[in-house]
Amino acid sequence: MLTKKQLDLLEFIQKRVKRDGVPPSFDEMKTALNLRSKSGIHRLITALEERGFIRRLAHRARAIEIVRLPESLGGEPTTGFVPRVIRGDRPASIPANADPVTIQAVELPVMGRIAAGVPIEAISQVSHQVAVPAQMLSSSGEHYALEVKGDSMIDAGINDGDVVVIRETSVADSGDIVVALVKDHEATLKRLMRRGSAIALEAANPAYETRVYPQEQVKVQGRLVGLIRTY
Amino acid sequence: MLTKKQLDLLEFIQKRVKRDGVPPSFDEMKTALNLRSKSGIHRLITALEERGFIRRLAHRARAIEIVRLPESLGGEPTTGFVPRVIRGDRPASIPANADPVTIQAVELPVMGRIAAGVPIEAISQVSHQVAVPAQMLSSSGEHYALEVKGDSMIDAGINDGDVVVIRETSVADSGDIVVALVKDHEATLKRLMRRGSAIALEAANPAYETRVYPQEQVKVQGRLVGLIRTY
DNA sequence: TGACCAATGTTGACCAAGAAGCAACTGGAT
DNA sequence: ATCCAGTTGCTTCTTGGTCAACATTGGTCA
Repeated sequence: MLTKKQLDLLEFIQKRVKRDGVPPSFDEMKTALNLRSKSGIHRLITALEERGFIRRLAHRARAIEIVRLPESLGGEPTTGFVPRVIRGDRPASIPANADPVTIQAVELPVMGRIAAGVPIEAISQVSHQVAVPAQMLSSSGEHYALEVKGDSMIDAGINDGDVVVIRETSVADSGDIVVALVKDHEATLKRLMRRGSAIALEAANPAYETRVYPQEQVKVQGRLVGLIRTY
Repeated sequence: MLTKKQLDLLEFIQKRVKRDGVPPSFDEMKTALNLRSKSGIHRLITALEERGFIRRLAHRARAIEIVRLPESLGGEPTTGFVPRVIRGDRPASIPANADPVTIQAVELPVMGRIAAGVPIEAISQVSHQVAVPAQMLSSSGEHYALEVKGDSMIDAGINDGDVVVIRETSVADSGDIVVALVKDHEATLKRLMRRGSAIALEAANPAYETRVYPQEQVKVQGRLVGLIRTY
């Protein structure tokens, strides 16, 4: 699947991530492979992405993540699968030899529906499972999915009926779209904005008002990391 | 299942991958099988792919991956059903009888980017792969993915950078969002509306004008069936 | 026996991809 | 505003994959 150069580069990236926890920059890779120009690295990276070994964020520094490894580097034999979080009330493990083909995806439980003002109970039980591309998930962390109800986020391109993928976390930056638990009462999907010591939860729809709460009343339960829509 | 030659080739590829970590090139295979021409290899490779033993990216150097082995080479006896093949190259269909513990997903090739007025060449080569939930696909039909460029469909909740899943078809109802080829020139993602014998292609953004064409100038190439967004 | 087909072998032309280098450009971060 | 990382265009050379055309061999079947 990979040419020698591509394999070399992948191997180097892997070592670096293991050693430093941070992927190398283009310049570092250039040096490691004894090249005189970064553009060669760029091409190799593109090839690796195309072949599904890494995923990356374009135009971002060191935004490379290894998604899978070829067998020769100790990756699962192709009958395997990159095990990732599978939560919910299902057996935690992924069938080891599930499939002759590697599929870069994970099943997540859909925990219910969410909107402005949905009772928290709604996000407590699994209604069904969805498969999501592995690239969507962080390599660590727990994820789950919710079905969006209502149009409160349409201006952010989140429609009624969409399935959103949430990474569980209690921290969020201003501007992130989060699942927030307000006054231990209701869970909503909103854009979180910090206003001094208060927190504003903005809908992405002029028809809904932004509501501002003191910090203690808002608990972040997760951050939006992906969206899946079926027509 | 396999002819002698096909088996020989498969065996050779396997050895090489094991030894070098890199699949052999056509030339190397040619030499190994004592042929004087690469085209014989080409045929054998095609046959192996057809039979589901290897997976490959067309037109890419050494882009071969062994998916399974016949029993004679130590492969597991296949459990009976046909592989839930997920070919990098436009999966033909969703496996009908997929194993219940298997991930319900399929890898689709992302064929490029699409927007208002993108040259058709853009949708011709694989840039990378995405996994999409099987629920999103029709049980029959070919699917592929495109990355959306631009904001011409924002009011339909389709943002810049989203990946749209397209089912290949040449028919569409009024109101469907389709990939349309206009005057054999440009491929665009638009909402198709029939106006008598003419066809209107509407953007979902007031900033873009609806354009109306005679039927002959618009060819539907596929219909939007899903959307995947990663934040 | 002859028609036919599948698998294979071969040639040669053709073009695309891989690899490398240099330089200019862009976009974030500080 | 400057630095750094990544992106892109362009050139050159090498390697690698595709395809049409034609030939050979061995089986199947009327």
